[in-house]
Formats: sequence, structure tokens, C-alpha cells
Amino acid sequence: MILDSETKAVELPEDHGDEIRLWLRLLTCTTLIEGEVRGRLRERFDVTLPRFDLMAQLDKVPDGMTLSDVSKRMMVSNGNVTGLVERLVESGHLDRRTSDADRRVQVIRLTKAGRAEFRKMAAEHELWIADIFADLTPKDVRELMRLLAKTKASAQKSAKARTA
Amino acid sequence: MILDSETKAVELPEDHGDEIRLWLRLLTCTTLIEGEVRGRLRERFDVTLPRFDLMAQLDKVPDGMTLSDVSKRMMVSNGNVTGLVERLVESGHLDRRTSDADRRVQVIRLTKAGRAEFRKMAAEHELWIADIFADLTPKDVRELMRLLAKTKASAQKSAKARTA
DNA sequence: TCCAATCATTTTATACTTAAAGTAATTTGG
DNA sequence: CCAAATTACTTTAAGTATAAAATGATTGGA
Repeated sequence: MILDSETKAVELPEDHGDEIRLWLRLLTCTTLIEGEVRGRLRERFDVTLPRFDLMAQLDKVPDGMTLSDVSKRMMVSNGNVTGLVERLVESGHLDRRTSDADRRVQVIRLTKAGRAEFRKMAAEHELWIADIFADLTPKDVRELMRLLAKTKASAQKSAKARTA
Repeated sequence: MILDSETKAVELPEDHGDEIRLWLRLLTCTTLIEGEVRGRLRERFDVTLPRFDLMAQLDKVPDGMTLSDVSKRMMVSNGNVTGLVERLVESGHLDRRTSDADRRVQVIRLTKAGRAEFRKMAAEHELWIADIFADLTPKDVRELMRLLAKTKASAQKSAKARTA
């Protein structure tokens, strides 16, 4: 605790340059990789990243999920999902129906064609990611996983503290 | 090298699950923090993250920079910068003038008011970031910096190989 | 029962983003 | 010097994204 001449707690402006630089580097890395993936998806499959991401969520479940589920998992707004789903239904990748139990709820699923298309894309996508991270050793990967988990927890705690 | 019965090279489908998980975690972390920063900027200063980022670029230089410079540094498209600058000039944060030496070039600078406003935002922003990363030890931060630098280099190499 | 609160989704308004095509200015090779 | 290439920026079209308000459905408590 730093005290001033009158023995009261004082807020000395601390230097947070390291954290700022870390955040910028994290952002740069993500932007770089995201741009690369986006470009390859467009080039190879003429599909956008948000559509791919949405299909990836749905591929994990056989019986579909609600728009809210998708919205939470993708960490995007509801309205965003509405539009995305609209276009994917239009293009035949998704199937959408109103829940019998609760007519507020829309359940969306991959169509057969949509799933097949996604599996093709996902297989290549996996190779791209492997290539992008190719210079990291298995130890690097483990260590990054650990540190990012810690970062995520710290960020969530901070976010929670603000909202509370 | 893996060979099949006819002694030709074969591509066995390797498992890249670790890399995929790493990428998803990286993305999750960034999205989480970005959302948090975006929310706070809007709440406290009614400003968007892209505008803040653009002003941050300009704050680093006294005499302004060209739109292309900004575009490269922010890793976004030219057209994107055109629109952002338009709105920031409109709101009085930015000053824009055509270069005397080359009439294709637009040089943009923070106005006095714009710089003052940015400094206020930046000071708080720094505290938010510090808080978001608060649970990381200095050693964690150093290690993350190192691993992200390695990741960035690896990704750039992969991107370059594709374009080449 | 019924109505107020809640919930899931959609709509609206605004802003951001990209890729690609277009415009205008400058540079360069013949 | 001049046409072709390049450069800097803008425009366009489509899509992605948010916050906030609106709509419609469900639920829980008086």
C-alpha cells in the first residue's frame, strides 16, 4: 500500500503498458488468423466465416438447437443470428421449425446437404488451422491453452464485476 | 514418411484437434475481451471500438498519417477507413487535408478536441485492460507475449505460403 | 383465473466490414 | 514526352454486427 505524506491511501498512476501490449498482440494474432481463414473459406467454398461458424455449432448436435443457444455459443446478438439463419435457410443449408412445446422457440438443424457441405469444409479448415499453428510445439500449444484459459477466467471475472 | 502397400506416399488423416481447440480458445478470449471493451466504451464515452482504435493510431503521431497507413496499421480495408474517417471528421475529432505533394493522398490528424477526448478515453481504457488481465502474473504476461509472437510469426508464414 | 413478468425471437436504426469495381493522380519505361 | 502501370482513395453491393424497441408466447403468483 502506498501512502502519502498525510498517511492516506493514494492512487499512483500505475503503468499497465505490458497488459495493453498483450491485449494488442492477442488482437493482432486473432485478426490475422481470422482474416486468413475468412479468405480461404471464400476462395475455396464461397462461404463466409459467420456462416461456417454457425454450421459448426449445429454440426455438433444431431437434433438442432434454438436460436438463443446459437446466439450464446457464438457470443453474438440475437438479431445477428436471426439474419444469419435466414440466409442459411434460404441457401438450403439449414432447416428451421417452430417448437411444438413452445411456440416462441425456433429449432434449427443442418439439412442433409448442409451437413455434407459443412463436413467437406471442416476437413479442409482443420488442415488450414494446423498449418497456421504449425511452428508451435505441442508444449507451446499446451502452454497457450493454459494461459488463455486463465485469461478467459480473468476477463469473465472482470466483466461480471462490472455488470454486478 | 508413411508409405502404403505400393510404396507411394499416403496422407494419413492426422488429428489436429489440439490446434482447433487452441484456435477456438484464442477466438473466444478475444471476442470476450473485445465485447467487454466495446461495451465500456459505449457506456462511458458513447464511442465505438473502431473509432477508438483509429484515434489510437493517430494519437501516436503528431503530424497525422495517410488513410493507407491507417488501413495497414489497423489491418482493415481501405473502404472501411474512408467511412470511419468521414464520421470522425463529421464529429470534429479528426482533421483531414489533401497532401500538397501528392493530391491522391489524404492526411488525417486528431484535432485538439479529438486528442483531448482520446486521452481521457485511453486513460480509462488502460485501467479496464489492466483489470481484465488482473489475474495473470507478470510471468504469465511475459509467457503469453512470447507464445503469441511465435503464433503470429507462424500464421504469417502460412499466409505468405498461400499467397505465393 | 388472470395479469404482470419473463422469455424467445424479430425488427429497426445505425454502424462496421469486406471484396471488387471505379476514379483520379502520379510514376515509369520506351 | 506519353501511354501504361501503379497508387491512393472512394464507391458499391452484400453481408455482419450491435443495442434497443417491439412482438408474441409462456409462466408464476395473487
